[in-house]
Amino acid sequence: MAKKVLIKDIATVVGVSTALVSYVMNGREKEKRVGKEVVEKIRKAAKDLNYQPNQIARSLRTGSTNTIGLVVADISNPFFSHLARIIEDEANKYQYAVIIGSSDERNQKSQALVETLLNRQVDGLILVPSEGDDVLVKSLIDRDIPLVLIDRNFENISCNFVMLNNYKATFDATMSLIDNGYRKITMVAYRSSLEHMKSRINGYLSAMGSVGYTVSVKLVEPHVSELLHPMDEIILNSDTEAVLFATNTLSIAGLYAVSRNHLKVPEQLAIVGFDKSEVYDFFVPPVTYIEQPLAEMGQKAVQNLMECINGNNGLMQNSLDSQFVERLSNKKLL
Amino acid sequence: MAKKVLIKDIATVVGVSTALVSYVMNGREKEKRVGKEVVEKIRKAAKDLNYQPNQIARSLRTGSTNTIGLVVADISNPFFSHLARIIEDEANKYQYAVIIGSSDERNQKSQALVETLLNRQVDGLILVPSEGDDVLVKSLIDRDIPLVLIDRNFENISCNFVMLNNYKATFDATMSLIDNGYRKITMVAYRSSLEHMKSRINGYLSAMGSVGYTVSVKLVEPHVSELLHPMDEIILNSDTEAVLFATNTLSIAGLYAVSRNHLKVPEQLAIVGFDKSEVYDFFVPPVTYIEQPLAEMGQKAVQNLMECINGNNGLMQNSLDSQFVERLSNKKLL
DNA sequence: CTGAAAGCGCTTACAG
DNA sequence: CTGAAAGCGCTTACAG
Repeated sequence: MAKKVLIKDIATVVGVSTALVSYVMNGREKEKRVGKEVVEKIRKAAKDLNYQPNQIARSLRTGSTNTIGLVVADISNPFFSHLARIIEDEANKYQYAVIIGSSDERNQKSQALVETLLNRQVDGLILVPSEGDDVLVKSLIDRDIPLVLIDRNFENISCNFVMLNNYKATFDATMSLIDNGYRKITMVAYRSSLEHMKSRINGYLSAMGSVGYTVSVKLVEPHVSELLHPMDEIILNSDTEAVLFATNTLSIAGLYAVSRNHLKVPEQLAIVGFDKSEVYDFFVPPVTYIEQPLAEMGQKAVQNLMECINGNNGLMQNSLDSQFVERLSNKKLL
Repeated sequence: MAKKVLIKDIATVVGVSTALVSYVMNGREKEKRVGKEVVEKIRKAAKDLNYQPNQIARSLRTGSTNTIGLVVADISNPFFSHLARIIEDEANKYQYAVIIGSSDERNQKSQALVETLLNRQVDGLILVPSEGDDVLVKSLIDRDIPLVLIDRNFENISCNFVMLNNYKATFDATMSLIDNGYRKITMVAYRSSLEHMKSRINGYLSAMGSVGYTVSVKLVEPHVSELLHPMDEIILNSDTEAVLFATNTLSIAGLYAVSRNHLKVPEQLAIVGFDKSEVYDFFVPPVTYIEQPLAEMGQKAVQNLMECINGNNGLMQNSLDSQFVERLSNKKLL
């Protein structure tokens, strides 16, 4: 292994102290009034020797690693992988790297991941909390750790977050189904105490309530890899004219069930999906869906986290509006 | 911010030196023959004070960070996000964290990412190289940096890799189209000097050559966000009976074109896709595809990297076989 | 069995 | 304008 070039090597070559080299490497030569020729010599030597600063040593000294930790439910889920990509790009703009972990919606795992990340001295965290992570989030706030929740929050914890206006999203979607003449509308959601899920359900309930229709919420257990049976039951319920799904995974599982059971959409069953998916484009007919503003969410989360890392203690909470992308799966044919 | 508990604090509380605390925290109490009661006291104090070791300090001293860098083309591409998830899980088994970066198939970006990762002192790298990254890879090998290429390699560089047996994958797929009675088979690939792409094309060429059919390879420019026009042209070519795609992005772009132009599959055009995708399940008819053994690839890559990090200098090259998942899009109807 | 001390590679008051 | 030296929080020969 080629010997690592140290700041000391440059100092020796140029014939100055390591302090000056450090100043120049960090662009503080003006502030520290380092002599012009010295600056040039140091720059040249650094380049010639291909000096690469050891960030670990720097981090230990400065107390900041220029690294953020990102905990999502599952990086292989397209919703989270797209979000991760946006967060990566935005963080890079601030010279930050991203360490990613998947919690699998298990609070034990997210807790363990967060501890690992903190031991690695990440400067801040962007967290998609799992059920039961309120304890973790409280403890992070108590410890003054820069934190932004994304996609989800806890109603009774005052914490930075960036998330969808979930209530409005499903309220509007339900209303569109109602406007299109559907009465027997079922909402399919995960059984969860998490706010975002409850808000999505509440949006549906309010819309149904506003016109006095009977509500029907079907709750699917999370962590069940086999969604086939419950989904078939839900889809085949003769008392359902339209289904609104609460997440992308549920939507796609639902579409598999519809397809498996050869139901005609929207004649036999109208459908509104959640999140964007290529599957919605290929389904016959194209599926109407609730699209989240991923780019804005990811960018805002990073920006808020940076504020937080830089000492802004104000509460930053952003609720973003979804876009209702209307196609043919929710339209009663005349 | 609650004051961080240091190893020194525990030493003070228990009334021993920091050395003993360090030994116990690292499970070396047997080896170092630390007194039993002392061990207990240290353990208790560590727990009571909720001691969390500062990995940065540890890393600076030991020279290893227990972190690996993963550079993929784009983490939001399902192929890479699935791979990333597997790599994450496998790395965690070895107590390693993963820092991820997306290169966008640009060697400038992958170079910059790799430097950033090395400055952060990652113990090793798993890299999906871009065109032109042979220079980078050579330099990494020269610098003795633990490295495993994944998904792609360079023929003239002797480097660890884990990848698909690409030649066999497309040879077999092409043969299946030939066996099903197709003669005018087109392969759609990216214009690239990368081995994996050339092998995929060569597999096709060999199969076609073996039966003496005229070949037709359509090369699409990478980095072109707008695949619409070239894909429409390719798909609508009246001289094409069947199309074999070289990647998942090409496959899906192709399916959009097929769908946009209302071609009947496989009557008007037979199709074989690359990689797995939910889109293939919903397309009518279900699309036949070449599936890569993602789990094995990711696990093997991490295992090989660990060997490498632990000083195994032997060359580790794994070519894995794909699975041909046959459905209806490649079968001539009788 | 245990402690004092050096050192990982930086940054940064401090002194001149 | 520049240098000597302390210190970030660990680990680890070394000495006893």
